[in-house]
Amino acid sequence: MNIRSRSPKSINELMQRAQDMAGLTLGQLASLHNIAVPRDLRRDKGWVGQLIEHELGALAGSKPEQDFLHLGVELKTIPIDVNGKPLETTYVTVAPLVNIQGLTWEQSLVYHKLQRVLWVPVEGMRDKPIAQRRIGMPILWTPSEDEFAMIRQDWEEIMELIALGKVEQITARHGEVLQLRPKGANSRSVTQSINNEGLISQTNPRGFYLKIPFTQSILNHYFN
DNA sequence: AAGTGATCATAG
DNA sequence: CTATGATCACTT
Repeated sequence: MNIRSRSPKSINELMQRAQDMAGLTLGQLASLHNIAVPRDLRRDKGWVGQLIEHELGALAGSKPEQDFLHLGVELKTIPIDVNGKPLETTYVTVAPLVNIQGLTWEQSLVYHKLQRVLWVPVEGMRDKPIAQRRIGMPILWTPSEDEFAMIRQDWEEIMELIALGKVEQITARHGEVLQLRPKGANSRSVTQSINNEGLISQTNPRGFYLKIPFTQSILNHYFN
């Protein structure tokens, strides 16, 4: 670990590093870290996120916590097209499917992770070689009251259905800004859930994702 | 073209 | 398996 890859000690230091990184291509950044650039992301879907994490000094590990716990910041790279529009939904966290009685919004992982998010836009057009894709200006975002209210409403509706044993009936169409979708190795992955009789059963793991129009509005707000 | 459901790599 | 990092790829 060199000096630049140590964890930043303040929000200002983190933002400075993120801003200094803006304008570079993924190829240039990978070169600085002596990391090889994959031809495509089919088998390296988390490659861009990992690279940015290294550069900004995010704490390693797969804990269900914010990337910069000491700063209260979650890092999210977001693929955008030539117009700055997000190309993909944004994964937030896994959804709890059992032992959720009494779980409140304020206690949820979604609420905690979205307290403060450092968005790092990165070109994600599939026809552009990964090494040539450029990193954009970072955006430090904290949801407004209205934004949190929208996310909370979706979260509560989805969690209610899960608690009622209706997880199998939930599709990505539920929720205005936050949706529930599969999140696992494949459709055969299983985890515990509640069935329609209120008993423990098995289902495909799910995760919460922010829909594109919502993240697009966040980016537009800062770019305008 | 947009949106939903499926999938990939890795660490513990 | 769970959780991290997400994008792929098929359907509508």
